[in-house]
Amino acid sequence: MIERTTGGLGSVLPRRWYDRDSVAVARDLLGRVLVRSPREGELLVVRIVETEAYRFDDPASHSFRGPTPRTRVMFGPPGRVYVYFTYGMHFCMNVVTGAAGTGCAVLLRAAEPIDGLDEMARRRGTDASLALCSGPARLCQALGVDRTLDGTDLVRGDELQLRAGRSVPRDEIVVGTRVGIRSGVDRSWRFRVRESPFTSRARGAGDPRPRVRSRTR
DNA sequence: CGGGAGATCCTCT
DNA sequence: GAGGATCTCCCGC
Repeated sequence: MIERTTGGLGSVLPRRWYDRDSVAVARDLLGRVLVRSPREGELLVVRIVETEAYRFDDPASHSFRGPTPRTRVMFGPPGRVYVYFTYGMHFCMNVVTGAAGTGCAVLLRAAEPIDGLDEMARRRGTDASLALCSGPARLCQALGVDRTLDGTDLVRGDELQLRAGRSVPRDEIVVGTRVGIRSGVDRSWRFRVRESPFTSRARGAGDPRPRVRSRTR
């Protein structure tokens, strides 16, 4: 159970904050703070620096063809986490947005590690801070997020919290197309903090990031 | 530093 | 049975 009084990170964002279009929430998620306690006495804190919006009327979205067992949470109420498993080994996490039943969510693609870096490094198998959370699957691995957290409520915040942090002004946000999809490539629903070196390496998108070599210890 | 392949298994058709 | 909202290693230049 995470304390309700984690200081300096702002308050826990309320349910209504999530009850908006996923594109608006994706933009607003930048600069917000994710707090995770994978076990007693362990606190992991990151600042979100890259997101992508997905919608029901969007061929790239898992919700495009209607609800399935996997996407059940995506069609539930806003403010919960939709976690999916992919490529046989990776987890990725989304924040569910909009009214229940609409199937909209925001993929968390990258974050800046703030606290608990040693634990994140251990989970990731690398010491390089730039490589800890700079990708959707990396972020989940660093925070110890897997499918057992699918459906977790960010507002109640027992295992995972989203706190206000400090929102990022529009002129510090770079908008672009989404990564790793075959359809819906025309929609510019990817958002990242311009000055942050902690964003993901967007393959083939002309978006060079600092190269980080993972080093296991 | 960039490109490509392999890993690995769940999900839906 | 095919392919995936990815990552890492290894190769070549």
